[in-house]
Amino acid sequence: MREHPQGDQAGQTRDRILATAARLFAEHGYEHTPLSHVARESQVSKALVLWHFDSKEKLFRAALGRTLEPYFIDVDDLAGLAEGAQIERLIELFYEFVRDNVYSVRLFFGLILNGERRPDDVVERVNELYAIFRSLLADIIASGQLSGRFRTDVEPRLDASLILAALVGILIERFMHDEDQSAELLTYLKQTAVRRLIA
Amino acid sequence: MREHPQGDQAGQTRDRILATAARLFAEHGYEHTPLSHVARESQVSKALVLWHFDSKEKLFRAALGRTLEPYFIDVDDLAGLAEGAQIERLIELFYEFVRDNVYSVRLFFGLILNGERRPDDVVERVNELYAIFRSLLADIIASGQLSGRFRTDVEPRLDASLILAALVGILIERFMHDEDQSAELLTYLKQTAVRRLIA
DNA sequence: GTCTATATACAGATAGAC
DNA sequence: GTCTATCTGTATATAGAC
Repeated sequence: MREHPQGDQAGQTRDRILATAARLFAEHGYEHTPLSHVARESQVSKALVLWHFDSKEKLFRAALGRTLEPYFIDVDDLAGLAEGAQIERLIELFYEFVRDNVYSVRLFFGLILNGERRPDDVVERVNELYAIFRSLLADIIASGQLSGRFRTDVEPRLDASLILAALVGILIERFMHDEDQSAELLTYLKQTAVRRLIA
Repeated sequence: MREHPQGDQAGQTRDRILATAARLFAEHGYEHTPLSHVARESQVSKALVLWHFDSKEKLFRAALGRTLEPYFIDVDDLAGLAEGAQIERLIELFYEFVRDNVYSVRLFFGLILNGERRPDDVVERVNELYAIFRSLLADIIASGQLSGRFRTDVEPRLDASLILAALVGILIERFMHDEDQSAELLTYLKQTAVRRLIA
């Protein structure tokens, strides 16, 4: 169901606008992305952008949706690994994912921190992914406890939260100092997180 | 040394403007704080605001400076405690500090994440405080190793970084979900961080 | 669907009186 | 120092021709 009926060429132009907008919003943020730039880089007029999306706000929401598409975690990657290795791999996956999506991750953080303009559905989706990741970690820890490889005096849920918090903290630091000095710390996190679990 | 010479009443009005600006910038961010609001809430005209600070950008920098003033760590609080307790106390201090300065901390994060408008001096000052905190932690850990209370197979510098990262991650999560579910995690961090150091 | 031209609003900044 | 009035730029959004 679309707001505007479409002709035979499907929404080619509409899509081009959307892709451009997603890129520009991610690169420069909402406030610093005037419709004129979106229009110019999409090689259309401002009026057409608004004809397709009614308002800048709606364009923004539509673009956010597109930006969220690649957000998922590839669990297949973990098959056949021992619990310790699974945890290390998950940490790596999270890290790589953020590294490959710096722009949009930055955008989301900014969105949430700014307070204003919190598209509830988007925030919810991000929280959901966060929760999935944490559950995955917690499940692996619990499973390691059952198999006797991990010590049983740790709380899987809290440990998972702590690992995730450390991971987020490392990434934040990476945002602050542009140069990448975080690889060392990431390795240390992997070591520490797993070692403290070993029975 | 001031840009504008001052009369006998010192900079009363100037100060009121500055305080208002600091509050509004922290609450709503740079983009969503027009000079007209600063002027209205300071009960002066826009022109006067600009007469005192020349431009919005300069007003912003001045306000940031004021916001940074309460940023320090009270080391006296640690005297007489054992290393483990010192670490726990430092974690609490950091946490309480952020809790008591949510607005400005949020502002700084936003500032850094946004990419645009990175007042170098301010960012540098925040980094400095960050570094001080990390050094404090690292020194305590090293001292605990020397006194034989902590195990020697951990790297003080990296361990300090990891604790700090976890702390930051917890705070970020607190920003995302407004309700405070982070107390439990904080306690767990204190326990975990110290326990893994014990010889 | 796509354009040009225009309306409207509001921002930051200036001029000049007091 | 402080004001009112104004300039100037730029943003979103609309009108109407093609």
